[in-house]
Amino acid sequence: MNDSSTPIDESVAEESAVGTHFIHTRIKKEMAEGKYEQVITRFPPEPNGFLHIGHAKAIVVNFSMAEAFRGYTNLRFDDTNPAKEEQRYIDAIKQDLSWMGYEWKNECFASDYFDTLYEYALHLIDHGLAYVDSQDAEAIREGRGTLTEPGTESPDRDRPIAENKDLFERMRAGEFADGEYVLRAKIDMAAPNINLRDPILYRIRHLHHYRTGDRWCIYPTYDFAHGQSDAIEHITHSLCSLEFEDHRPLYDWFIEHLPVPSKPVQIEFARLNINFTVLSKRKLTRLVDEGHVSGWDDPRMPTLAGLRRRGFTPEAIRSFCHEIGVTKSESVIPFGVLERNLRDDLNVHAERRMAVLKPLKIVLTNFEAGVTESAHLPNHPQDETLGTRDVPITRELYIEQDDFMEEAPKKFFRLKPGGEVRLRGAFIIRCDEVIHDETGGIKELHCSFDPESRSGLPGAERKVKGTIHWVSAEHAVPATVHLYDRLFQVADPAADKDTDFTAHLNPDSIETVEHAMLEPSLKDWPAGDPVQFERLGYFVADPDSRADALVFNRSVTLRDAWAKIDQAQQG
RNA sequence: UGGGACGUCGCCAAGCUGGUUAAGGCACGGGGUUUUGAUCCCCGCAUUCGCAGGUUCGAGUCCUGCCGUCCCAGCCA
Repeated sequence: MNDSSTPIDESVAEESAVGTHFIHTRIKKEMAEGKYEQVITRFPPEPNGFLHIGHAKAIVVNFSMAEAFRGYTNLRFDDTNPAKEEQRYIDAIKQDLSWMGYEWKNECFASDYFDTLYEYALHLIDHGLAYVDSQDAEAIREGRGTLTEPGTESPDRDRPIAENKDLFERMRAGEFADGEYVLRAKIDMAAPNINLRDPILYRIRHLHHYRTGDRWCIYPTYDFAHGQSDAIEHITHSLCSLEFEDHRPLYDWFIEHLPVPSKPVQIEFARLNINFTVLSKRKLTRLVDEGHVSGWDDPRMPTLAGLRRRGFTPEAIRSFCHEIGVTKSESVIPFGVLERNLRDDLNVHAERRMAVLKPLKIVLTNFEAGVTESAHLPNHPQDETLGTRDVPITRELYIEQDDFMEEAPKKFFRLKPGGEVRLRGAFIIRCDEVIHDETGGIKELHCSFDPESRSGLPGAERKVKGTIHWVSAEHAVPATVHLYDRLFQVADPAADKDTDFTAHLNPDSIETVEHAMLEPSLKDWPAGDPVQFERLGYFVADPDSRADALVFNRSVTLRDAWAKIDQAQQG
């Protein structure tokens, strides 16, 4: 729709990346009622780790809603806890967000609002709605009560306003040690919602903040900072995950009692869960810190950096987020759904090449030695605009070990003694002789090719059951290939509270193939560009790959009907 | 046993203020095309909406009760 100069919400909204869901429906209604002129959202990560696929969902939801209703999205770092936050995470988060293809309007920091937040705290104190508590952490915890019992009021709860103010100012001035005092909202210690039992607003932390340096030794809690930060930025809709539902009454209380410039509305949706992996920053941090993976960008990690190195595309991640929808019911998405979205994207865009992971040498006995012919292959079977290439053929070739069986089952369509198979893009060969080594293993195969069956000739029409990939032994370039499997061997690694999730790590989550043989055109394949190794899957050159030491990562396998049959037959 | 929320096909998920045969995707099964056992294309796939009652001419949609699952007792976010 580009025939209109004014992007009317309705038409744009229908094309939103997330389609329609309850949040979209609700905002659309509000827009129709004229409640808002535009929708302003924000993506508010804490810079204490890398973004993962779960964040991707939040990113897509927030950005797509603003986009659908002619607004914009801010990127705001909720950096209220200097003990955990670092600049390097900010850099990584921004990089991931850009990679995903999103542009944020303003780059904000909760720490930018520390002065205002401090004023807000003073405002609460002045109105008798906050007090300085001298109880220690344990006493405060005990006083909070339990889920079924009301809490008890702090002895400091009725401290005079002037005294609260004095104490709070001295907290800020650095007169007290960590934990000596805390600022609390005065709400209701008997509230059934525990968040309303005089929540803590400020705590003393004599810590250097990566942005505000040593200017502060008191820091607002997330609960006190988040909603007000949204209000300061004039966020219209604070879209967040379900666990903050209980906090909404508290955020609303702050907004109601503070002179904030706007009143954001919070809407919660279910966060993403994927099986056979973990999606909590705490757990992902442990995987990194304890060395279970090579880093935040290990291709087995569900982080955006990991997925990127694995060969995922932003398009695949976005279509995945689109597919899973946005609701309030918690769901677990099979890992395979993520993989299929990648396949669907790569199938259309990735060029095809041939590569042999586990080489088996074959000798074409009727092919003249020392001669190099070439096969002309399309780079994509459905998209001819991607061009063609020539692949050298010689007397000695490598084929995949898995493509030959000495004693093959009836449904095995590939090469077997006396059997025929087509070499993709070349011709049909017959296996005449199996050469064994001293230990009885298969050393090489002697085959003969049918000259009449060369691709392009009428004889090529002859049907044979299978087509396999191959590479010229003389021209092949060696490479290291990483094959990845799921990081955990159980669907829900965190299910059992008594067993640490790391106990479920899959010991075979990475298989390194050292001597794969690639067709020559792969020699200078750019890192990050996807490629399909025909019949094997989609691969991507690792950032560490060098011309003299190629490294490819398998992003995802191809769908494999044979594997299913094979598995079923073997029981 | 306090509060908040959720429960529609194996996995997701539409289903607005109750109204003909409960969308769609994935998975799965069957068939076709195919020099990737890939892709692609057809066809099939919930008399039933956690359960039990009730209201109604009519309920997945309203009411009542029950069951199940998740979140909350950080000076984390």
